[in-house]
Amino acid sequence: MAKKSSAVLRSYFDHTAIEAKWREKWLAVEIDSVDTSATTCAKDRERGLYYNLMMFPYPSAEGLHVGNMYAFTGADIFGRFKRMQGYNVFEPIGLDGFGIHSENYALKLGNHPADQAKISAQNFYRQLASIGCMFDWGKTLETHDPDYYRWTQWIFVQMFKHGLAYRAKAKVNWCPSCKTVLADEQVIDEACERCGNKVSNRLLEQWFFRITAYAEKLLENSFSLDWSRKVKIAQQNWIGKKEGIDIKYSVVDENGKQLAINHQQLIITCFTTRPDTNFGATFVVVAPEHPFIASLLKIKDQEPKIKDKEIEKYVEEAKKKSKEERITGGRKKTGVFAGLYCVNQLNNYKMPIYISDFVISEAGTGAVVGVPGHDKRDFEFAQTFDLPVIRVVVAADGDASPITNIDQVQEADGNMMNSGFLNGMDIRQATKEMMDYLEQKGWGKRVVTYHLRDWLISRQRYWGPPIPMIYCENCAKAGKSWFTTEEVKPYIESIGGWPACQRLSAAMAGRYPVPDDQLPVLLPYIKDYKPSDDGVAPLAKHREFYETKCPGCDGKAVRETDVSDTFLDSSWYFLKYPSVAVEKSRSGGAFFGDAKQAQSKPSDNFPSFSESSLPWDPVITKKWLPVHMYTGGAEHSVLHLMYSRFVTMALHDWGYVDFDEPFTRFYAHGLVIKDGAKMSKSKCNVVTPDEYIRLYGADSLRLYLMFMGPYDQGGDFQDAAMEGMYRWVGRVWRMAQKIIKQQSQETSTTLAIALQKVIKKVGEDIENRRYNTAIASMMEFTNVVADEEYALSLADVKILLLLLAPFAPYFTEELWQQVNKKSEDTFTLSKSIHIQPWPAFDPRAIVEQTVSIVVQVNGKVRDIIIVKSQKSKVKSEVEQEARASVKVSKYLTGQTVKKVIFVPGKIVNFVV
RNA sequence: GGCGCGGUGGCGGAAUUGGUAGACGCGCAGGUCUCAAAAACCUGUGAUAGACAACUAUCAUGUGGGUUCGAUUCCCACCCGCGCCACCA
Repeated sequence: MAKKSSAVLRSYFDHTAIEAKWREKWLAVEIDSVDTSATTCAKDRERGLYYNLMMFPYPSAEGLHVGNMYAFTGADIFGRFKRMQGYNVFEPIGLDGFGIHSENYALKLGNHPADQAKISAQNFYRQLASIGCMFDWGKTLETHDPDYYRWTQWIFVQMFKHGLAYRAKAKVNWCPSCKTVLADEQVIDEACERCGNKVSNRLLEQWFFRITAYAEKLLENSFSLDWSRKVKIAQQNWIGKKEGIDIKYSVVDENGKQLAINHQQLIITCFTTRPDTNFGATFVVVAPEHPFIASLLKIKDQEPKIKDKEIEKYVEEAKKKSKEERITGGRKKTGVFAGLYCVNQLNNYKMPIYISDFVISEAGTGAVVGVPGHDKRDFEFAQTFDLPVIRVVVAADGDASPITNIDQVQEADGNMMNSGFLNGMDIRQATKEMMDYLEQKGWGKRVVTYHLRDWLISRQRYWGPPIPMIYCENCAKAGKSWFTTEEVKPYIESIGGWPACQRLSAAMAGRYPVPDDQLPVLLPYIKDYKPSDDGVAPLAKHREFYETKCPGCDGKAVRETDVSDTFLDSSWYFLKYPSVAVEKSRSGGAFFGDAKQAQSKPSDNFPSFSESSLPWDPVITKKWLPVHMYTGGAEHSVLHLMYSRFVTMALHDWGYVDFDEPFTRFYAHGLVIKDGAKMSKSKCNVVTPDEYIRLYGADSLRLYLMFMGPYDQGGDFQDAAMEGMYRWVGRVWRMAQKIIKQQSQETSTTLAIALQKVIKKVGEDIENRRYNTAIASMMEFTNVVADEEYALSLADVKILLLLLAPFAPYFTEELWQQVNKKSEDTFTLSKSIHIQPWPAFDPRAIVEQTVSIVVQVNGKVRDIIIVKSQKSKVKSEVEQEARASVKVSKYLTGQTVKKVIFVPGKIVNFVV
């Protein structure tokens, strides 16, 4: 923490007063509020629209930390720059108030989450107002506001109606110490984020969103997105498209007898991306969860080799093991022989079938064919169970010897051997040939698989939007559901026709969405909101909440008592911002006023379109979306950013929006660390902006954060360096004061050139988010100003202030008014520095009279000569002057110059 | 293990269609001002060596090679750090 007393004593100007003053004045003239419903901004000239969005914070701590401020400042500088360039920039902010993070924080404090939400909102908004961003305070939103989550629930209902929401049994993360279910994002290295205890699995029936239906489109679109490269790659990897083949193997017993149940031949299907190695297959392994095991146990009486007790024991133990134990439990291969075999029809090899937990039921078909010569895991397994290893690929090194240790396992490129018709081919060609062959024979079928899984939406927690579904037992028994009602008709086509509808109805028997006119399902204010050790959601203990009428038969029915995942809340908030009604915030007072009632009913003055069928105004949405620029952390690559894309695509396919990608551009900022280490509470090195803002002002802190390093790489927060930035801000202040006092009208030639250069540099750097070098170039300029005895005109000081304004909005405004001798009492919008046009630079003014040319001998710098700029382009002139240099000539005398390399205006190099 | 990012002074970092390595800032040292300090301002500051006065040479961008008149930048091999994902077949 900044504790240096010197900083407290020293003060260049009263930043606290200045910042407070301008916050108030800007608010009074509504400088940052955008009338999203107007075609153009009413305030001044016609301008292009620019939706400059940043990821809203989730209030899960005392307040913002400096990392949040870093993110917001970098995005805000860009927005302010765009506004000065003439765009009508909309820069909203809100709170991602629902969710487990906020709930856990409330639990830690012992406060009710709804009460804590009000306290957090107030503090977060106070901080957000202080950091000098051009937030439109008329359009804030909070995800825990019923006006908002009404529509989160509506999206859930839409997912259900379109067949994209379904229920299934799934494993969830369970922390035995906190006695609560955890979201995946709360599990760090298989341990609970809060207490560090190892997480186990529980099998629960859950709601899922069928995001996998969009896997291909999510992948396909990703290639053309103007996003940070690493985020796109992370998404592509997460989607994990793989093209392979499902190979069917007949199951036989020891004697080669084909096995069947109810005259149905017993078959195991294995997925592989490497069918080329199939001649080297020596065993088959199925996951402990694989349905084959049930079949196996059914025929155990006919087949004495099936040791059912042993198998049951292994399966039971494997299922009990947590993911953690399965992976890191020595990573030793365990398993049990099933007593049966699969026939590899390529060579009629009888491959023994094993059951092992190294095979994951969710991956591929949950069964793999073991090729120990060319897969390390398979090799380990083969060693453990003493299974034969066959080499079928020989690498570039030509080693065709038997594979006897793990280092010899050949997974990389090579050529086929011991593989019949594939011999001699490289593995790529062999893969293709083998796939063709297997398909032709009818033994296999090419398939595409994805790593992406369906999105688990349910949370057995309190602080979220109740999932807006109703279950009716009577309807379920009668085979009725929402899909058997008249209401389904408009949706039939998008579901996939009547047969698909019937399937859905059977799977969702008794399920009805809460009718739209009954939304929101309000989250009741209950006392026993704590998660319980039985894994049952807190709402499930509240009869008055869950007892309801069935929308289908009017009989008794129950509500869903789980709430939805936080990421659903944030998957559509950007669609809402431009349509947030102005009246709402004026009455609510987004900051300095009271935080809104978290559990209030929808307000009466909610705009008219909200009573219609959409969460947003379609006209406004068409105008402002998709988001032009989105800034946020790369840690959301495969979470929020993927979910938002999915929800937007679904909304597009349902006809609610006319675009299928939410964010035209996405920029991933870096991470702020402190003194070389990641900020964390345990290390006690979390930097809170408040104290720094108090000591140095928001301007200095903004500048310092941006100066630490490239915006996409983050930086190391150092208190001492922060002080250095504060000193510079003081220098700029005094420089301006001095020039105002002098009323200078003249700028020196040197400074005039330097000014043009800095205009060019800062403009280009902001465009490329190179804020650190933009600031450095302004520092350089002020150094030159001092060297030139402040020979800078008032007009040129104003240009410097304009360049600095996006970085340091408060004190540049103050100085702007002083330079313009404007009385503050008559401050109007048009007088603000922040809506002045960005300064243009004059390329001709940069051309200098003389140029310095580097003179090298054999590539080593020997001298720097000053040449008139016209001459600097002419080889003979420069060469002549270079030879004249004493420093150079002493390296040339007695040598023969073989070659002279000349780069016009830059360098001349003598090769001797 | 896979994917991605990075490695430059005491520190944060500049500089890449190959062309003065170390901009800018911090820190440090010396000075001005002062009774003194703080603040502010000025000067110096990669390493080594030569009387190291500001002149000069050599070495320096993780390591080892290569291409080139010239490499932090391009190519090959390797080492280390960070982030994400991971028994995904």
